Amino acid sequence: MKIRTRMAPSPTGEFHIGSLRTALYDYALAKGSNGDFVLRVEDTDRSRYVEGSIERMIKTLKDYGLSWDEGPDVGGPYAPYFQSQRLEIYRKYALELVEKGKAYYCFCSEDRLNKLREEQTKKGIVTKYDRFCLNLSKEEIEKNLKDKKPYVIRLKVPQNENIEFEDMVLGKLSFPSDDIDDQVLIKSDGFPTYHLAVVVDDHLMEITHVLRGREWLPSTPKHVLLYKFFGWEVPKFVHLPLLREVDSTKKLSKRTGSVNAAEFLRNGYLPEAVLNFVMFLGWNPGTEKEIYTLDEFVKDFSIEKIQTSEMAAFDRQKLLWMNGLYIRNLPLEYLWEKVEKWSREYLENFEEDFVALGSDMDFNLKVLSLVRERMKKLDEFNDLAYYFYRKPEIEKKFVEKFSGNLNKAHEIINNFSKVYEKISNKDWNVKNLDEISHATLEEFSYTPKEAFMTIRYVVTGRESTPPLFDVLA
RNA sequence: GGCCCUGUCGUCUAAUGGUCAGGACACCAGGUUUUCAUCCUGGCAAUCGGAGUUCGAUUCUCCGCAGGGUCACCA
Repeated sequence: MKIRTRMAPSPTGEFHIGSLRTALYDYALAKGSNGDFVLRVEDTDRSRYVEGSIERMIKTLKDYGLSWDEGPDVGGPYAPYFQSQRLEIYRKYALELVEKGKAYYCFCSEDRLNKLREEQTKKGIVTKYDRFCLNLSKEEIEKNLKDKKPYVIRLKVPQNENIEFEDMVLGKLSFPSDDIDDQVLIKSDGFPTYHLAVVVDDHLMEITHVLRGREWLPSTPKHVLLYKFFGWEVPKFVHLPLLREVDSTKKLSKRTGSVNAAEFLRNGYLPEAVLNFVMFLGWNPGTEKEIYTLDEFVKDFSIEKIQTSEMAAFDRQKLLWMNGLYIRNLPLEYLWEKVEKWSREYLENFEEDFVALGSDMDFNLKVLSLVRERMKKLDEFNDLAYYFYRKPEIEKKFVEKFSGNLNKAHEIINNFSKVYEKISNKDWNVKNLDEISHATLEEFSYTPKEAFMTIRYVVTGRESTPPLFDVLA
């Protein structure tokens, strides 16, 4: 059977790096076997809806190089892919459950529910609905409905049963049904809850594998129950380790750094480096290979290799290292495109601030080849390459720093200038500069440090640069 | 608190009923070098505790301990 996976984000804010991870695994699982990857927007919570977040998310996903076969922007045979446009479908299935006696109307007020929960908490017992409305008569229900009393539809969870299912990562799992609440299926605003919508859509859209974070594990029994009541085949569940900070045992948090997938790009990370890093957040090939292109990952990814541990740590230090590695190893022209694209998109004032704007491409590439070894992120180019394009700021104290005093510095600069002036354009290259400079060094008995560091500084305005003669050339 | 899950170097992880328990990041040392960075070589360092099964357990079982997830008309 054809594998179909889906990524089901809700437009409630920014697109989390953990969601990127899930999308990546979904993508790899589907593409690894010629299957389909579906994007479905779970916008059933109107109160948390954030304008524009879907568009931003789609852009981010594309920036990272992921694509999907069906979704809100591309359509597909199971459209619509917005849950808010599928309300009648969920309603129909909820009512089917009511008819089968597997779900029931509930007219309890929020007030009563809160009080109930409070009491249960106080007593230290499991907080769950007390089934006050379970045995309402047909007449009562109809009267309430006629009176337009707000209601929800609840799942009737069977008592004293073990609900069993298999997770492809964790194996066979069993949950006592008595611990499971009579979950609301249809909210009083007519929208479905996640639990109903996800099951109905995954079934209708013929999703074969459900990949999601581990936080969903405790609600999976509810979903299994729904599949059973509808008489549908249960998909394969694949629960992924949660993400956490390295120095914390808690979930990933904004306080330590970005958690927003788009923000990493804005900060100068390469999409392929972030993607590579994210691949290993809960998966490992079991070999020593750790640099992966998307295509290679698609080939090697397998559910068996997903970690069973509770959480995978987000090691920002390692991400930075990996980004630097990509910057050093990417083809030069390609890296240049990345640098320029990044600058155009994220530099505050591109026209004014981008140092290489309008410069000769051969020159740009030469500069990039020199500074790339020092770059860990794309945003560092502008600063590292500054003096190749613009006149640097020079401070007196640094001019004299390496030779001991200003007079000596002037002498060094004059002596070398005279020598350099005699070199023709054709001979102006690293090899000649190296030879001539060292000869000059001996001629005047300068130490390498005092001469070369002084020249380095007055030419670049920096104490640390790529090798001096490369810079001069 | 109930339910469920997890426990390997400082960090992220790999592997196995018998291995010198492997790799990467970080760190340290050395080399290259006029600086910074890169690169190369080397080093450091781990199976939560206690029982049991077994010739042999880090691996399987149980208990303990620790950590995590979740208990909404949010997803």
